[in-house]
Amino acid sequence: MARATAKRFAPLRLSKQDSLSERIYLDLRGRLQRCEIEPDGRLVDLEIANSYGTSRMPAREALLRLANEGYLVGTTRGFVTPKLSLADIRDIFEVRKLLEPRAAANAARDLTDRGRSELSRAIAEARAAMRDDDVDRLILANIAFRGCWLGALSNERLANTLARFVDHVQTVRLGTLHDHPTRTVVANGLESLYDSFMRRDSVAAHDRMSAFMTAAEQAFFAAHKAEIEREKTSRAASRASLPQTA
Amino acid sequence: MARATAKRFAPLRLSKQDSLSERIYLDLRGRLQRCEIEPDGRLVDLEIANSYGTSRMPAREALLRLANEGYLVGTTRGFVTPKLSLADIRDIFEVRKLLEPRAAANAARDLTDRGRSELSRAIAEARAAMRDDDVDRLILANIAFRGCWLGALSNERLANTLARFVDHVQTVRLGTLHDHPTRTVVANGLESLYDSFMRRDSVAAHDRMSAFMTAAEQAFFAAHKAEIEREKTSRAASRASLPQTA
DNA sequence: CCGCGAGAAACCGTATACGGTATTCAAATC
DNA sequence: GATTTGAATACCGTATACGGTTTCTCGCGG
Repeated sequence: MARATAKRFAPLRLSKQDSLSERIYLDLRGRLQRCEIEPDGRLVDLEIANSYGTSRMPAREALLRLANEGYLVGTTRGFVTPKLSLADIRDIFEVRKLLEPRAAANAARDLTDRGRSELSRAIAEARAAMRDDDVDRLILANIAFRGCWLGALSNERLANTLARFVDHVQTVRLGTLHDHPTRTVVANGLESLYDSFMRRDSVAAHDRMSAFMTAAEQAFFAAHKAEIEREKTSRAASRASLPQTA
Repeated sequence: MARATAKRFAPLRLSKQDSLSERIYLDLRGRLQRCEIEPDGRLVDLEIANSYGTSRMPAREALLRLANEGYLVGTTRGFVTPKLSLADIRDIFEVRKLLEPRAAANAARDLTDRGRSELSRAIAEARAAMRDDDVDRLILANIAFRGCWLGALSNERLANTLARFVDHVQTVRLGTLHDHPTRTVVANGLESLYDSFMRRDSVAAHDRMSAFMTAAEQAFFAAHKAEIEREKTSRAASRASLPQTA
């Protein structure tokens, strides 16, 4: 967007030093992306401000921005992570299925050599994480892989829009990398995409991303179904162990 | 997004009365959508605050939100409308072409009877505006038509994302409804979409929206090309009339 | 006339304070 | 024990003030 700035006035924060609210925003967003925010936790602007050593206003601005972008939901008692329903997830995947195959095809075209070596590092991290069954490491590798190919897109609007949608699903622990079968789906998806990116094969990237979207969505709903079954079993066991009261 | 609110705390502004910053945001966004903001004008938070009779902070929040959503660009001297390059326009249309045909197909499925009668009112307005060559009226009719079918989508994320992209193009005067050939393209597009919506024909809606995207993009670039030619002619004439100086 | 420098003005970003609303907690009542 | 009521508390939204950075204006010198 810096291109669109009027010539007479500098864009805000032309210098390297971002504003406090921008820095808080980026930091909190990163923590949300890495699932470092407790799902039931509340982010209160005064607490955030204290933890960053600032006044309330920049913290509030950052939180409001995250809320406007769908990362958080404002309540009368702080900001919380959104609880996505199945319909929400379906809606998100609907948009991703429209955008992501084309974006992957563009990335196979737009990736530079430097981007490709970053991609190689990220896939190596993902492989190691899978080998070691290290969920946190896989989350980071996945974020890096995705940031790399999305960052290569010449269409920044497409990249930013897509990144947002992907982030929204990732904040849900169930059905994402915290779920074992999903990890396999993702690892396989990364490998096949990596191959097409390295070969600059846009058609393959498109088709493989399409397939990955379908597999990822199905993995999510399978995990949800399994969770429902587990809750039913747990509830039945819990009923059996309740003390008999009048 | 209200569905995603934690049950224990009320969502912010549960009451009908939105916050000041929300109201300023909505009002300014509407004015941007209707091209009521001077393209070279600056929106300064203190002036906005004074015109709405509030303090600076809610005005600032509204402006920041509009900037984060791409409607405005912040500078060291107020907020300005973005000057979109041809590449920007191309990027925007790339995303629209991915989303809008599917969205139109969904709308043909999701529109209610009430939605359809609103659509009828909007198309009647558009027809009258074309007959009277009334640009402002056509802008309003176009906004109403679009708001109607987008508002019908069950996938709000898709609707909101798309609305944003459409808005961004509309703020550019050239190549939009201020351009005569583009008006014809838009009017024809509305008519064909209206037909498929009323018949609940999702396949037709999809295909007609696809065609409309292509026609709209081409109209934009044609208008831009004509503008460049006009500027060349004007510059040549201007050179011929300059007084001869050493 | 043009360029440069200094000072003033215009903004933005942030800090602090205040008030309103929703939630929580404690005490009283049934 | 359960429910209700009122007060206290915890937040959010906004108002006001302050300081830093950028831009503008004016005067001076070449």
